[in-house]
Amino acid sequence: MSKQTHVPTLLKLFRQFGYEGVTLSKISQETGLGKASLYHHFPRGKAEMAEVALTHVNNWLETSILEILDRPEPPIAKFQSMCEEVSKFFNGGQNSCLWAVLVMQQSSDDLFHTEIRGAFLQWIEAISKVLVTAGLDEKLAKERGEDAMIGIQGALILSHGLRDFAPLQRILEQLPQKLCRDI
Amino acid sequence: MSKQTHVPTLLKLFRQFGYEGVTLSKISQETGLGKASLYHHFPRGKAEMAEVALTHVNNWLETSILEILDRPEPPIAKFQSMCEEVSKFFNGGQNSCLWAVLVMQQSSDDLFHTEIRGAFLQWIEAISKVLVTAGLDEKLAKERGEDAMIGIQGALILSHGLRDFAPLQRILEQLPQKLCRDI
DNA sequence: TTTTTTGTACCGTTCGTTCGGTATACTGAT
DNA sequence: ATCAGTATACCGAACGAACGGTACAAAAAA
Repeated sequence: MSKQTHVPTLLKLFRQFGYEGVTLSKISQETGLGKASLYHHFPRGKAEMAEVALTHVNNWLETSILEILDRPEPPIAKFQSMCEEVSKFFNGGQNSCLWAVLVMQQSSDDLFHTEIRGAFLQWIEAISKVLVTAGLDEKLAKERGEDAMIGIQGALILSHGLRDFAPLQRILEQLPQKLCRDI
Repeated sequence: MSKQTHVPTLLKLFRQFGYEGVTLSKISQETGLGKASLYHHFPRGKAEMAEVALTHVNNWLETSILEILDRPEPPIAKFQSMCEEVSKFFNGGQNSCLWAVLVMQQSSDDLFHTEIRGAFLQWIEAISKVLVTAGLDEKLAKERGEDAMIGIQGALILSHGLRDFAPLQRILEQLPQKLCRDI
């Protein structure tokens, strides 16, 4: 079994239970690997396992989202594809966001925060760039990039809180139009 | 020392570290009470301490937010007061939201989820009611109530992620106008 | 054979929790 | 005023269980 094989399992666990909530027993059980095997693949232990999960998400951002936003298509089409990809990634709202989960807890790890901050900034910048290219004012474009992040993150939390995924779906449906208004 | 004395400390701890991240040692240290004393005030242990913190937040919602939204003032004034109260409660973005923290982790406790769901619904309903009274369509009003929740929650996460509280402040400044548009 | 992967047993630490008990203050009966 | 009785607040010490992590040799794969 390759190391990469178990990354989705790690991601699932960490975003479901948070860093402190995940135990090696759960990981062992969920992956089917003994502790020794886990430490063979991830010598630095639990922290490394979380880092790998986080890196996996950041890779998804770069290879899926940023790639979409860089396509030679009209802005509205890019944003629609982006929202579809987001909906797929979060399983329609059933999955929570690893960034949000890790960012919420002040568990001393600055490594997480640096990576997460970078990811947010990258995503915002990519959206902003699309809008600026389409003729929008720079400051307004950045605000709309932030609004997109806020909408997605907020809708994920509200959907979880209400146990009803309609809010996320509505936000994702409305987002492309909202981003492109006045251009 | 009364039981109520330590509720703010509990709230601070649980929203900073999450349920699993809080240890009785931390609570003992932060409250100045020995572990055994904690069990005098909260016989059901850690779970009860978290419940008390959650109840405290829900009381804040009812006595501060819902009270504001029930005042005999124009909608825009109510929403402005509400946003000021929210900003104060979250210390300009430095505090995170206990609802979000607890809702993120699927830690089996349905008691939390029921209370949190109720709180979200109450808040949304209160905003919606203000807008309907002002003449807005019922469905649209409910959507705007949801949008308010989404904006606040999302901005809290983004602000934490970026380590920059400007997004929350901007959202709170724009929210009253956004809620009242077209009425 | 050599290298990679795993099972088993174990380490020290910390977890949430409980036990037994002390100190103080307020009660009501004497 | 005195004194047993009760209630409240608190704490040191310890519990079993689970934590994250390690040592090492057997097993599997190359």
